[in-house]
Amino acid sequence: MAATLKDVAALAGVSVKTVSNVVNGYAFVKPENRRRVEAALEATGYRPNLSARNLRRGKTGFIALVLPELSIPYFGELAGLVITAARRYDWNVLIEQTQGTRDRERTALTALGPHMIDGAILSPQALAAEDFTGFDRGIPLVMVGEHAVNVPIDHVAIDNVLAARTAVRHLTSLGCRRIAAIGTNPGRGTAALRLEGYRTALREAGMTESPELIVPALEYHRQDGALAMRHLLDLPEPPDAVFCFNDLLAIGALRAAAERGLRVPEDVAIAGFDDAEESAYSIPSLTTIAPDKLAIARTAVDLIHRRVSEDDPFPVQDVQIPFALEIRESTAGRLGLA
Amino acid sequence: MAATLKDVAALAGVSVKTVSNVVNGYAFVKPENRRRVEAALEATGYRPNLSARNLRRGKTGFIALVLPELSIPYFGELAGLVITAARRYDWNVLIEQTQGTRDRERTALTALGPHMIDGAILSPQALAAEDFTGFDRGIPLVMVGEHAVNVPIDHVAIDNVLAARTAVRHLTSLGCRRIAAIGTNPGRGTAALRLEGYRTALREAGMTESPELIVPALEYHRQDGALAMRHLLDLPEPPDAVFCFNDLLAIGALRAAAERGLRVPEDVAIAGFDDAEESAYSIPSLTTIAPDKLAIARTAVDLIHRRVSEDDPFPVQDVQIPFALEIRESTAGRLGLA
DNA sequence: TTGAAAGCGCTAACAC
DNA sequence: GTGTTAGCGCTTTCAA
Repeated sequence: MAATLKDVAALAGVSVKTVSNVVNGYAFVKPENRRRVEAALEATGYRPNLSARNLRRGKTGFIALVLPELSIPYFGELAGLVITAARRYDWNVLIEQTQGTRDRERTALTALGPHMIDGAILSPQALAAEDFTGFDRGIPLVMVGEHAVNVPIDHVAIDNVLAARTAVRHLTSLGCRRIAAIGTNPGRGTAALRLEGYRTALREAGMTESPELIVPALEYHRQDGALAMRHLLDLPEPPDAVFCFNDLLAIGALRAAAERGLRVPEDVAIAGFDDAEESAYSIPSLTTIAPDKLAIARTAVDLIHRRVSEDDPFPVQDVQIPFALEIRESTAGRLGLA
Repeated sequence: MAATLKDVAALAGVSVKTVSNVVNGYAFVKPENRRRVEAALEATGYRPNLSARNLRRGKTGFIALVLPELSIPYFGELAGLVITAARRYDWNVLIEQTQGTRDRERTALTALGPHMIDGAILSPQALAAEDFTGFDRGIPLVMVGEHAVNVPIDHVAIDNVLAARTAVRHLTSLGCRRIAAIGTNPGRGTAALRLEGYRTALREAGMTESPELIVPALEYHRQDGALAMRHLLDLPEPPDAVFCFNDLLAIGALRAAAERGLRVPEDVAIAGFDDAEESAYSIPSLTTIAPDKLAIARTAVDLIHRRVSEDDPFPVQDVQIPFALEIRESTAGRLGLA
């Protein structure tokens, strides 16, 4: 069986307190004792029992990461970064998948509590402000991406309006005159923000908005993008550019364009949002908004850590993370010159 | 503060034992008491403290999933399925990323122990048999994919030789005469198996192997595939088909072919392995070996559960999971007919 | 600087 | 059926 503190103490001929002090890096231990404890630690291969430690400390050593689905590239990438960031604080990350349904998001919020986790990072998709009201988990929460407005919860995200505006301005600057948008969705706050950015960019270019060019997407998967794009291409006057609210939609759009024998970007330019790794390798490669995902992950984890460890609470944070417009073949390049 | 069993017991006017019985679904509780306990449970919003429960039970309620990187689509997809499968047993999944380095895989193996997890699912990349010798974790381990031979550890995977052979036979049946392979790698057992399948299929088609058509890949990322493919296309006599040892390599190969202005599959057919979701949407879509990932995840989790819960140990298992050859545009189809 | 001992919340053996 | 209680392994007062 695994060695306990007691075993180590017996072997080293000291009390458990001394062993505990050594294990926890307490400075004032007689060198002689320290040596012996370390030897005993080594000999027994001691590992602290986390359940016991956490029970005693009143902490769990875990944070939760609540997201729609790990198989979605953006979330897979983000999860990997969060896990790495959490290791700085010796936290383990519990991943909860909600498929983006409000019901499961609410459940995750309720079921997870102080008894299981020290804090949670939430990437909600459908959660509304009501779901938070009168709701005290007793543990810090930070929302990433989507932002439930009017709820005093820490939030980390890029400036969605500006990012969308930047992407669409890129399209207008290329000379595109009929720019569509794919991805509006009543349930998603970011969809509204991206739409706003799209509209602003059109206005700035002196273009008027055509309602038929704004296409909703229920989910943000590749097939939804393909579907929406086919719809756009069936229009009497199809678009010469499409701004998709995420990369998966854009990948689907790329495919729909190819099916119709259209060249991208010559016949229709396509831009995405998220900078999934696959977007650099699609054919053509995809112009996209690249959020600093590493910064998102680190900031979210750090924020939880500050809330957990600081005694005097600080104001609710709304942190803006930088992003970049990644220009690739689907709008401006030519295959092979990437 | 969160309510404890004691609080609930006091409120219900019964002992903690009775409350514990109700919480744990013990059948023989007087209906009257059960009702009162349930009311008290509801009123206090009681949630069991897992640290305490696990400490007492000598279990942790966690299993580890050790894999190279969540941002690799195959692993992101697998992780999602494992998490879902683990919920059947009320297990939470701890994900450990190793970047596929032997060092970090070994560390994960050593650092994780009975004090933290009840079992582990391992998707090793570089681990050698030596790393396991004389190594008793005291917790069940199951390897997924790669198999360290000569180590008595449960293993779940598809028949790699047969799968590779099936893919390459598909290429020979299409009339390809000069079939390359991308992905050999001395550190990976599956690479050797897939190479063996490749060779068998060539032999069965009466073709002789050309050493210059077998290209190694250090990593299995998109860029490694592109690199290897460029190398192949620079050959005096380039291949008319390429079998890549995973989909990411194939995606990279697709791109390298496009850069040279080659048509796929007309000029060169390309097949992959893994059936990453993006492979159905690449242009052209990718013919690939599709392992039953859901079965892999479920089988691995079930196996750990059996080892944890059964008292009399059963023999080491080597479970074969079914796979399918997914024929798409990159070998046989034409864009738009998918 | 170190030891003894209490107790975190829970389960289960034992008594009734 | 239900109550009492010992301890799971750890941290942390409190004394020494």
